[in-house]
Amino acid sequence: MVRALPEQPPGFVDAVLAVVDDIPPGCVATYGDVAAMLGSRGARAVGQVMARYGADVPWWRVIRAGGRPPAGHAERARPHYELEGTPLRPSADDDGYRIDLAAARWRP
DNA sequence: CCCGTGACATCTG
DNA sequence: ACAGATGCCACGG
Repeated sequence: MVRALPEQPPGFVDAVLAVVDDIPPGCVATYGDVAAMLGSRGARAVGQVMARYGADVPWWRVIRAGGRPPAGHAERARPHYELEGTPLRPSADDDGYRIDLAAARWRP
């Protein structure tokens, strides 16, 4: 399909929320990856959207580079990964665990 | 229109 | 491997 022109230029916020909502269970994507899907490199901008509007989307499926969970939310995201069967890996970090990006990274 | 902010990424020493 | 510094992007005031 040719969507040469978006019917309605969606705000960056809506675009990010749409991508995150598209991530299937058991998979994850990094902030940089999400930004890249939108054609931008604003990984921080994605984090801003998540912090403000990520309450209604599977925010735990969006992680940082290196397979680390969102800063300050590792404890909250952990049960979600175990529930969805996301491949985790032990870590000596304060988070206590790390996500196996090689196996869980979402590939469209 | 300019500045500060933020659930980041990447490079260098 | 670790810590610090710099770059990037979008949004609100």
